[in-house]
Amino acid sequence: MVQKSVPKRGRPRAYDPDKALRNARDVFWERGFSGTSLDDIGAATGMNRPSLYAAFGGKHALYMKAFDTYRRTSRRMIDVVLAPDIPLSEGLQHFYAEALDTYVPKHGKARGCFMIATGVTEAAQDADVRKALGDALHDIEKALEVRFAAAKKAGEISASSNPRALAMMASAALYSMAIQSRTGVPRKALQAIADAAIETLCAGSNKSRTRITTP
Amino acid sequence: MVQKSVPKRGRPRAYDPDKALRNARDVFWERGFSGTSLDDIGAATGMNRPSLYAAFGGKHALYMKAFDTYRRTSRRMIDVVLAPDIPLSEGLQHFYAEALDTYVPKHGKARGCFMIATGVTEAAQDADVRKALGDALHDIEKALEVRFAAAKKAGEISASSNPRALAMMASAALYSMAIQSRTGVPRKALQAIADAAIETLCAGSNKSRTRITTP
DNA sequence: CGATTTTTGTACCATGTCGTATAAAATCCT
DNA sequence: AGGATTTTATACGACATGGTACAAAAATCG
Repeated sequence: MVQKSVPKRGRPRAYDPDKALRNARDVFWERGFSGTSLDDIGAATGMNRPSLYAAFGGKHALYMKAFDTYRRTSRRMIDVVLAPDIPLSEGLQHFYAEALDTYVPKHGKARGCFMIATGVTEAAQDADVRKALGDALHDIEKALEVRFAAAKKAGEISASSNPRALAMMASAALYSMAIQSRTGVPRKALQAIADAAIETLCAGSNKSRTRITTP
Repeated sequence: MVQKSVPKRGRPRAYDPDKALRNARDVFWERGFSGTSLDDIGAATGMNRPSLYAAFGGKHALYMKAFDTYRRTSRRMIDVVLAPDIPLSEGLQHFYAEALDTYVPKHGKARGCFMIATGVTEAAQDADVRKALGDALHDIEKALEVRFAAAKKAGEISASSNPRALAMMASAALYSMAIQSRTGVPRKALQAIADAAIETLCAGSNKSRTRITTP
């Protein structure tokens, strides 16, 4: 996961870099970039300041690494649930179900989307964050557009439909869930957003009407 | 606007409370709550620390006042553009056009929605922000739902349409514009989101197809 | 074992931050 | 003018913050 390999000589690391990065990410996720101190991260990872520095290179670099990890994980999930051999509406149901589980974990408090919850605020002042967030959202929308275009070609949705517009709406619904989950809106109401999106965007395609929930 | 009146005696204020509140709001808007220091606010308002304190009562209280002001302004705008005597699709065009002008001012850099850009991050840790943001978003969605319900009753949209679902999608499009504007997405692409929403949600009602842009 | 290498842990520094104490300034009232 | 009242301006205090220096610790290699 993390490229830095363990050296042959010298004192061994007292931490697991991947685990530490996840824990640091969780702190940023909860408190935001500006709201998180290196002491918070030290406490969450069990690492002292110089180790944090050697491993990740300062607060900003650490945040960007956490951002990138989250982005990659999201991307992998999307590629799985939007595979073109899964029916469109079923794929979208999985898409939103996976997102919902991330935004409102079964155990633990609601946290929303890491990128939206922490990146949007910083984007105005931090060019790195602005670019990373912009690229990440663009990727999501593009993946949806590709899927809708395939669905159009396959006759899953109307031949007159506009894949780009549908992707915009589908991603918008995701962002709405990301935002509202963090305000304490209950799972059921968030699920209703997903349902509304699927109902609105897959008007024709009703090969699968079963509600998908994770076990 | 601000309830605190000028007293009859004593040294007169050197600042205009409403103007100061707007300037403070703009700093929070740009840097977020945690990313803003009282020195930043002092510089932006021209007020020194004790005056800020006396006028607004500390950083958090000042932020909440700014939030409330923004929320009220948004609410007024929404009530105007979604008045039931304006055709639905025209009203929505105004709705998104107004939002766009707020998110990407004609002069000055893109900033998105104050509530989403600054509130989502803090919502996880700050119960006041969480409630204010949740209430504000709920208000927006409710106003849209009421308008869609009226449109349904008036035959502007299909009798089988679901006003609540339509409101969810319409608000989601707004939030998407709010987020993406802050990542630097150009006006044209943001307008495309609005167009996609209107196209998707007002499928039947095409009394007005003219693009609305502010002068 | 002793030299080498890498990480750890403590302490530290310079700066930033929130909030307040206190005295001077500017107005009104009599 | 003189007292009363309110705001301003400076300064400050206690603490938090990001980042670093440095010696001790723990491993490998010869």
